[in-house]
Amino acid sequence: MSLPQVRRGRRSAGDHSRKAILAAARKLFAEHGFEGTSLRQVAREAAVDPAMVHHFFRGKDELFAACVELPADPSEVLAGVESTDPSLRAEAIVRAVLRLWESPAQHSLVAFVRGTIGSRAKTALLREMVNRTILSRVMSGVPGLAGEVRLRGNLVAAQVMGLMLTRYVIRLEPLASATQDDVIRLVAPTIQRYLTGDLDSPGSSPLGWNSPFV
Amino acid sequence: MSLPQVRRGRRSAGDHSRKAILAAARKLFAEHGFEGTSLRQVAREAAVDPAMVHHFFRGKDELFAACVELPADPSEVLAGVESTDPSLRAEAIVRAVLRLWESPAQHSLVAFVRGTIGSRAKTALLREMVNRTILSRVMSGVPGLAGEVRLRGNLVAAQVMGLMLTRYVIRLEPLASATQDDVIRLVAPTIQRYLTGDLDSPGSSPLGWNSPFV
DNA sequence: CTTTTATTTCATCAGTTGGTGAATTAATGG
DNA sequence: CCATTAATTCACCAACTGATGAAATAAAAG
Repeated sequence: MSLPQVRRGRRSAGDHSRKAILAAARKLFAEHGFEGTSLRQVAREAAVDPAMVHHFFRGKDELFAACVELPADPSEVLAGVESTDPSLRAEAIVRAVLRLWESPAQHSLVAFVRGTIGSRAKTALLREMVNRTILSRVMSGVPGLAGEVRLRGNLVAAQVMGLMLTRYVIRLEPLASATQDDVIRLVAPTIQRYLTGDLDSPGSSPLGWNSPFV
Repeated sequence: MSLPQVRRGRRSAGDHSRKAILAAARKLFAEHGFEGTSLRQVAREAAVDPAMVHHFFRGKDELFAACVELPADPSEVLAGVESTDPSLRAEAIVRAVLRLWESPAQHSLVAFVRGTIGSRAKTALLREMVNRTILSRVMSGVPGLAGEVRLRGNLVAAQVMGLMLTRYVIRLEPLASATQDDVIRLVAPTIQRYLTGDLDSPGSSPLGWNSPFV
């Protein structure tokens, strides 16, 4: 009874090509977005036959998905965040974001942002992903009504995404070259206010938690 | 001596087609980004011959530029902002941003964001535009060293762009459906801190204004 | 009416796109 | 050694890409 799972025949004389394709695809998707990148460009960049791309990935969409699979899964990246008390969580969030974006995953992440914002359909996926995968963790344990917490999560997302966009994609200077500590010191207070702070800070009237979404 | 500027011959039996092309292009660019939109799709959507697109606009780039020409020029949009005292400017900024993005220009702006973030080359243009056209005005009269003011401007841009992205492009709820007044109340304090506030709010040490950019 | 000019259409270009299927090459397991 | 299986290559497809130039059409100016 030999193991049926044992693969026979030619084995990876290299997943070299597969890796080369992925690397090339990440680079090109990051530079030119999803639609702006062709499979043939990818193949050329990877020094590989165009049909290889179809061999390893069924098509352009699957290739993009493979490129974009967050190299570190959210639960891992956000592990330290979830276990931090909400009243001190902002710094942990910014720290996690900076660590992630200054890891080797940066290429993939820029690719993801470009490819994802470029199309309406993909933006919808991003919205789902942000809500279910990210914000649910980031906002876990934050006190408040469900609708209020959702809004707070949106505001956190707005500040974090704005930071990622300006620092890593658009690369505004001097923000793009600021140290991680500076970024934390500058942005964390904002996020902490969005997380648990008084949202009516300048002494205004209470927020209207009567919107259709609250 | 007839006026040489007088145009003779067939006059606009309609710039109808031109307008239709622009409207279609804005819609498609907004939905699918620059590379994801073809001239033929635009022509089809506008119910017009593909060659018309080339007749009115030299090519795809010029069409995109025409679509994206900010319908209200920045100096107009930001007029009230520039003339507001920096210590009270945040609300004026958010108000201007909301007014602009909830005007008929919204389509063009989403198109601009999608088309612009999708490609590295276009992102560089966006960076220049933000710096020269927007931030120079938004930050005019803000006291501080040049490098510090630049960083403050970057932070303002990060928060504003994050807001635009989440509210108008990704459409996170409930932020996307919040009233303008709510948005102002929520976000303006952040921007005011970035503009003129104490950036080391939680009593930390002074910022390192010794980076290569300061 | 005639000329001028702008709008519109058509046919067509060369190049690229994503994708397919068969054939070739080379490891590996039995 | 042989069968299996993966990696790789090649030739090819229909469709679409951005773009061009000539011709048809119609409106306005003289």
